[in-house]
Amino acid sequence: MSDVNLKAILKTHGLRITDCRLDVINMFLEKKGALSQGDLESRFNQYDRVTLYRTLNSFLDSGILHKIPNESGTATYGLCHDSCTPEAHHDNHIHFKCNTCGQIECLDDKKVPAVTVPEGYVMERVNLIVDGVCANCG
Amino acid sequence: MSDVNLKAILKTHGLRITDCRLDVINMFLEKKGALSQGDLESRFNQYDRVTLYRTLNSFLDSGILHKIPNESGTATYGLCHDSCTPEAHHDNHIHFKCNTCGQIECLDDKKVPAVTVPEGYVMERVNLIVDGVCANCG
DNA sequence: GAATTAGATGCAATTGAGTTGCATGTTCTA
DNA sequence: TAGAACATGCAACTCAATTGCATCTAATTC
Repeated sequence: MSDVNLKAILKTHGLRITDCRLDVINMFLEKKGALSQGDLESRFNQYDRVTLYRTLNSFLDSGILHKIPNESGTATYGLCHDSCTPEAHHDNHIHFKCNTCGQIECLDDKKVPAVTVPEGYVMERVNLIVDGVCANCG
Repeated sequence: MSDVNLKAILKTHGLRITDCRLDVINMFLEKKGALSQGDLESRFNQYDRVTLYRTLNSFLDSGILHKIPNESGTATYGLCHDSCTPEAHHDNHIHFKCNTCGQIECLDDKKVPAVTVPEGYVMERVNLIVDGVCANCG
């Protein structure tokens, strides 16, 4: 994505424009999938690991990224859709986790089926994680 | 659950009968929800924290428990249904996580709707996590 | 455009979850 | 009931993530 557009994303989310943020958000846009702090650290050795953690957290707080639930103990993040705000993440993603290569993909074109919760419960967000073998590994 | 039945669960899963395992599995049966190592540690201070970790892992390996994906970085576990084996967890749970009290419940009577994955993908397991406010906190 | 200031970064130290090695203790089998 | 296999406790360790603090930089104001 062009540099101008990357900056616009930061601006509309109330964040200052810095090299680290531009690089990180660009990597998410290129990847079209989930990334962890470790992935960023491997690619951007010019930034301190703490800076990358803080970058991810600022993106999380401002609604640029969302956290993807997983079983591994390492946080992974995916890009939010335009409709997200810091208060509410509207995109009810389907995520696919490959048990062979470990990659997590966002299946944006797959819709999450309707789900209901029992009486007395309030549903805020639905996370659907499918695991198995991805097209590359199968 | 009676002591005899607890022991039967361990036996059928090929595990030795120990006090720690009986206490832990009983807590899961009483709770009917998800637990973490920390939950066990708070309740059973007679067991070492490492022992509780190893107990959870042996239950995971033998198919008594499954890990519930979450965003917190702390592993949480839930009881498997009878149909589970160490190799394949068949119970496609709906889990509900309350954002107020933090508890994770297994909504066993709610079925996970049918999900499809794109061409070339192999689906092994489906995890559906709904978050919001539970009946106690609402 | 330079001064100001709130916010961002880097580094060191710290927390917390989870694991590993090893000696000792306990369960199960024969 | 003796032996082997496994479970436990303790200490040390790894790894992900956070915090404090000094320094630096982006945005604002004049």
